[in-house]
Amino acid sequence: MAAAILVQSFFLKDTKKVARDLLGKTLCLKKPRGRGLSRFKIVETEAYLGLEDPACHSFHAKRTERVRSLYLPGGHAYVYLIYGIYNCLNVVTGDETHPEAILIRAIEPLDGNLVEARTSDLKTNGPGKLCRYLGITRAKHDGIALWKKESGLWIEEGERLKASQIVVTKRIGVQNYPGGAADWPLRFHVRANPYVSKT
DNA sequence: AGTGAGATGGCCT
DNA sequence: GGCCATCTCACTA
Repeated sequence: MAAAILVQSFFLKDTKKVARDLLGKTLCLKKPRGRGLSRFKIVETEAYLGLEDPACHSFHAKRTERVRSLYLPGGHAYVYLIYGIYNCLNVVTGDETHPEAILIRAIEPLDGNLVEARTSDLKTNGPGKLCRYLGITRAKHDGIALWKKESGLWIEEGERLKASQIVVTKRIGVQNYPGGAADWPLRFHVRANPYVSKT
């Protein structure tokens, strides 16, 4: 019995709620050639709250070519390049008037990937690392629809977590903007999961 | 085990 | 020219 794919309406709810609810869900990626699927449990997320969030690329409704997909309706991917090298995978939430998103910060390999990952250092415990490991790039994945399997990347129902398994902290790497955005409790992760990024 | 520099695109002043 | 939602490597101690 295959797990149900998340429908687009899942991503249209309150961004903080979606960020928390994504924990335990299964990120699915079609392998490049031939049939086959890589599956990962989402274990760490961060919410970026759009117009009112100085740390968000769409703060004050800023519109540039880079952030175009942030203004798509919820359920699309927003992939951007950081530090000139690393890609970061975000899930857009809200409608077109709410350019908000959730950064996928860490995932846990499932199935066959687990064996592969354990033979060496962790490769999916950070937003830049996991994109490199999955082959996610701005050119290939920015703006794709995550509620359709044709996109090659989608999210399914997964492990149901108890509230006590979820830890909420401030976000990582967010600067000290006026207003205290650096301290907002918008990072969510699975308690004691070894694939959560180092702080 | 902790610190610092380097890589380097896009967007800012 | 300088800052970033990052990561790795090369030092110090």
